[in-house]
Amino acid sequence: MVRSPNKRALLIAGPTASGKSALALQMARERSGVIINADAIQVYRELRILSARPTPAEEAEAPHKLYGHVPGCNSYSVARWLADATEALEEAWREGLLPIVTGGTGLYFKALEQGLADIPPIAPDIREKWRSFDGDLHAELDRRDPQASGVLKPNDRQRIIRALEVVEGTGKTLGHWQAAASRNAVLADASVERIFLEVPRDDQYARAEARFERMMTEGALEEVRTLQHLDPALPMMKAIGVPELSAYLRGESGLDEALTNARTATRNYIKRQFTWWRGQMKEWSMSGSRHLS
RNA sequence: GCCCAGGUAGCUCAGUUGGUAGAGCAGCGGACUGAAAAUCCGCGUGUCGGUGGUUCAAUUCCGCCCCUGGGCA
Repeated sequence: MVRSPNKRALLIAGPTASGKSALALQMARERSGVIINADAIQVYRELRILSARPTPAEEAEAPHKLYGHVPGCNSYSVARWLADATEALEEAWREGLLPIVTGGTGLYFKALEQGLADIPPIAPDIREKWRSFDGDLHAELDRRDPQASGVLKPNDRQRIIRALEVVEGTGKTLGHWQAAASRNAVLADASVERIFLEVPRDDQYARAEARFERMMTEGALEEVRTLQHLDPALPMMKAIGVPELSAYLRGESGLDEALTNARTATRNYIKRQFTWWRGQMKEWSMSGSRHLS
């Protein structure tokens, strides 16, 4: 693959609270870059504190893209992010700026580097239909897409519904679409520099818990209070801390219990991020990983 | 001091009509293509509070002791 010299990008990833945003900002100043968000929750407008989005002051120090640009009543997705990120990348290249993609969402980085299957959009009511289906979803999938039903675990509702909506909506199976070469790997012909911020597990947990305490003093509870009218099934409402603090606000748990649960959810998330990078992003550990003390 | 209820996995607890025990959570490992901060899968030896006794066999039955709740003094 020929790499075009004018298509360059810096990718900064790492578990939550590892210091990605600060490093990205520093890099943006030093190398005249534009920061592009790769975090699935920082895209939501109403969740500034709990998602640890850069502050207005930080955003003023360098151009930031894809932060808080989605209203929380909407569902975002990898596909939409990939489209938005592609646009931001191309704009940066056009303007001669270095795109610095940073965030903790592994799937977004994978889509960026390896592309995504080119599946046509599916009418929302098809997904809605399967979501409210009260029969055996796995059996339904087995009837329509035996290959997928063989791979997916019977309890993996979310993926089973996706597989079902794809066969029904496109007439072809998920496997069919995924087998076709994806042509949207934006970084395929760019020269890419990768940095994975890595901190020992226990330190990482401690940093994240300390940051959560800080969020609480900065008004996280008030932020969650303003969201209470929204459907709890919305992706934004699944952000770490939102379900836990909402339970407290509804009087379903004590504050201490809510805080403990949120801290636990943070640790669980960090663990999953490590697993993702170990299993899915093998090229990363071989190139440019940076270990902070 | 007396009465009652408990003391079992890191935590909350279940259980064994006597044959050395199992769930949830935590933790650890794993998967991952339009909800991904999501979703899902796998991993359970711990003086069953201590100590004596009965028994082929006690975490389980009996005695004593210790600890924690609650009640009565």
